[in-house]
Amino acid sequence: RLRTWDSRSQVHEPVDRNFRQAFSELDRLKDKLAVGDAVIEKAAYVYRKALEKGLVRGRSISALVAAALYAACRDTETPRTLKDIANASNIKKKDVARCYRLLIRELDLKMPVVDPVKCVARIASKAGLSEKTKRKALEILKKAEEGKISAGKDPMGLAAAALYVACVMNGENKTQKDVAEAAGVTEVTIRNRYKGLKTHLKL
Amino acid sequence: MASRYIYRPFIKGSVPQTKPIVSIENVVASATVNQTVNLNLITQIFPDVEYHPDQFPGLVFRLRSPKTATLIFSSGKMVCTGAKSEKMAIQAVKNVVQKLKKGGIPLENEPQIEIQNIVASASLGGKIHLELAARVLPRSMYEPEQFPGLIHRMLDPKTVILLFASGKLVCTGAKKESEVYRAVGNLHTLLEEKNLMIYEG
DNA sequence: GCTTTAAAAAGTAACCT
DNA sequence: AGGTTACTTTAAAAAGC
Repeated sequence: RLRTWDSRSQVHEPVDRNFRQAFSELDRLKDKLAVGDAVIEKAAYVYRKALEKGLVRGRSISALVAAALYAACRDTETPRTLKDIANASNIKKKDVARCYRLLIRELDLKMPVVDPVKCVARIASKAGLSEKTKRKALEILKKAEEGKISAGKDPMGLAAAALYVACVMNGENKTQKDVAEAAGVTEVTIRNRYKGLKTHLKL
Repeated sequence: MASRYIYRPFIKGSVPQTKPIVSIENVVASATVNQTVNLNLITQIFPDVEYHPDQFPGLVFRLRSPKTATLIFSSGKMVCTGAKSEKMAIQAVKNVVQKLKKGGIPLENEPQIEIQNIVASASLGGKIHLELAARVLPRSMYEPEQFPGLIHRMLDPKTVILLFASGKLVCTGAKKESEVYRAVGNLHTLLEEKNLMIYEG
């Protein structure tokens, strides 16, 4: 009887405390990242699964909460980058990424690949680009994706390059630096993706 | 002409068109001389070794041929990395033990050696549709924002393969060279069967 | 979990001319 | 712009924090 009581107080109760702490952290991140309730609910679901599988033992609760939130964003196609989650949670991007891959592996989660098309709107609004340029970038991305030049490339870099090319075509005065800064990639990456687009689309 | 008509059209897409080219890039072996070793004494006799016990308990003993780096621990256990084949890894450990003996380190036993991991690179005959592969290959992950290759965990032989859009790959986790060839062959066949390879030119 | 070793793949990044 | 170097990912062992 004492044994049964022990197993409840020392195992189940701390699990509840762990989840309460995780959920309050999720609430904090919810405001910082401005994500909806549905995303938070999914993140909480993923975190609970991780807890049940014992993936939290020996690991940082904060890092796993951040990773669960990133997984929820990916699953719902909510455009939040690893950098966004890392900055909001004060956890190294490398650690969030490592925990995210652990969740995918251990919980057998299947995530859709990040779509460059979804990156366009975010970059465009941050850089203050026109609707026409955004449309043109989407056309460019469409052709690029079908031409298989996107495999293995960072979706943000692809979207940034497409937007830069669209700016040039529409005569919108934005430098590579402006677009690179808004996308969180370097000018060198935009240049490299641009080379591929130029060759493939014979621009 | 009849035989050609029968074979070629049906072989396409169902049987590997080319044979993968495999290169063993790194072999990791562990060993033990079954006795303790005085690492400070080795440092005195071999000035080129690296030993920073506050940073890492192992002493780094580099060989120019076979080009390897062997970590030596005071327990007499070692880890040899950098060899290009199982044989070379074994030879490297024996060379290290021989050098220690000639340098005056009292070693009584021959080293017991075990291959722990083999890293290989390979090239399949064509490009890969990674995004599709990520969806149809079990135990695979493709995160282009984090790494350009698709990470696939094969069950038999138990290995991990990093597959790139170019059709080149890295296979790691095997303990025998034969497992590397089997893993690459398995993956090549799987990619062919699921039409995930793109042969051009 | 971290520390150290080696090596490949392809992409991105940082720093210098 | 370009070139270099360096870091991301994978596996595995060693002894100890």
